[in-house]
Amino acid sequence: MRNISVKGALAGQVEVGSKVEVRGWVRTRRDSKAGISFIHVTDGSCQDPIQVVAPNTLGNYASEVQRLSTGCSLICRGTLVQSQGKGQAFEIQADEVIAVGFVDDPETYPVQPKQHTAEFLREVAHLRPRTNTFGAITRVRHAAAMAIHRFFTDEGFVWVNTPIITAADAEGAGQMFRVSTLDLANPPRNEQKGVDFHKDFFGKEAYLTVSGQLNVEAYCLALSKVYTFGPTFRAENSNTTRHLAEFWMIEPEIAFADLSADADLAERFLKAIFRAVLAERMDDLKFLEQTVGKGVVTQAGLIDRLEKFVDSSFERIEYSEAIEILKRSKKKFEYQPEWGKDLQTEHERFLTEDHVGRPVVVMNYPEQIKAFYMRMNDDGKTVAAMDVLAPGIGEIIGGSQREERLDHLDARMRAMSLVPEHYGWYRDLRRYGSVPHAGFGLGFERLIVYICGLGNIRDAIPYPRVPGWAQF
RNA sequence: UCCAGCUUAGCUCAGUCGGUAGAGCAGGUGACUGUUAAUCACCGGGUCGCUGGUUCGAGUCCAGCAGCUGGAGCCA
Repeated sequence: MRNISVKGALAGQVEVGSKVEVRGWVRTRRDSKAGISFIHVTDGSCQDPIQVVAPNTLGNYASEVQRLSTGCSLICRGTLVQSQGKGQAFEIQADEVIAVGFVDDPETYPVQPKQHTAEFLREVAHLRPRTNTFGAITRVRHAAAMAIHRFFTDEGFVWVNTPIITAADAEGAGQMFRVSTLDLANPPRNEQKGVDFHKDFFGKEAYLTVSGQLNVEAYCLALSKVYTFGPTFRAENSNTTRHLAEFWMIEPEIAFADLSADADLAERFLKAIFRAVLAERMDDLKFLEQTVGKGVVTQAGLIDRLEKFVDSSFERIEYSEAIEILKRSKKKFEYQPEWGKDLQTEHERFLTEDHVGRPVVVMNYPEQIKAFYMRMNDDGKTVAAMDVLAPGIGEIIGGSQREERLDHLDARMRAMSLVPEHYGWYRDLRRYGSVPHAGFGLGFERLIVYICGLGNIRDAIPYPRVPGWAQF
């Protein structure tokens, strides 16, 4: 008797005629008056279930087997045989079916063998992994995460775990979640009647990180090629299909590199991830593609899109050029494109979907709309920033070459009303062996949305956290 | 945060001109069948989001509130 995964059995890795045991959950059960029941069992190891054929000669046939409904857990022991029916190559002829856990009230068990809406499934986030769709998304997410680590490892990068709790103002922007152990109702006060954070756990104000970039730059200027991959938090009141309050971000940083090298890295990176997912999870991608509609998947033709992506080179255009293209286009925009203003979502979508039809890297943005750490270009008006835009989603990656010259960095900070003295250790990096370096940030869930063709980022992460929602 | 829409059975939805609610799926029972989200018949299942208003009468019209969704902004 050998315990096997459904994946192993269906892939033909188990010898026909051998005694096996599978453990999992009932997807559907059908009874036949020929004296057998067909039970589709899934254990999450792959998209397809295995069919267990349970004869009515089993001792618990009437008492338990016929009570099995969608969602019940069970252990099946029997012989792996070639299927007599159509639709599957192998099945298990059961000698024993052990009902491990029944479903309390089958009528109200939320996961029915039908297509549910994404909204309903979010309300049962603890049960939605049992659906085909969320099983597929979860496996794709894993494959993508592993592909990311593998890509960086193969390219000689080192994974750096930057802190989740930080006292820095980070990028000055991004609303942050406060971390405190003070009594909210009765906090200690200082002489100005303000809250005395010297008495707080860290002796100062602390927050959840909005980016690991500043910290990882320090490791970049020692280990040359580094990246972060970890949880990130934004307390912005964003209610969209593209924002989460808690998400996972990937931030590579490369030394002795300029913006062009950064864009090269972004292109190799995205293609490598997509290639890996196409190679490893085609079964799940195919399933997701079939479910396009009112459910979780809303974007059609996702496999084709990924295959085109890995085969096409990225178009590169200057920000100034992008503005000219938008102005020349006959398309009516809600917001008029104008040099010095950031590109709107509608502009980004036009560039990548209508104008080019492929991924686009927009480079060198006006300095006033970008962060303080981005490198000032020789024209004195733009900084070495880039955004990677992809059809169907818009901005997927944002990156830049960092300002490695201390005097320029200080000038940029002051121009943005930041106090250089507050960034002592960050400025040190420019004082001690500074080198040109660059990097980018990628929201992991946005990548999953793109790969899986999802309509909402809340379905790309197991337990989404958004304004007004932190259930489960 | 702003704008718009939605809220009816366990789920997905219909509900006409204001007259006390229907379907499919799911569930139960039975029939049938090496079945494939099986098929067929029958049965059970409702605080129409909440509060108030108009009206003889409100799922339906009006107002407020709540929740959710979509778009925008912010961004990854």
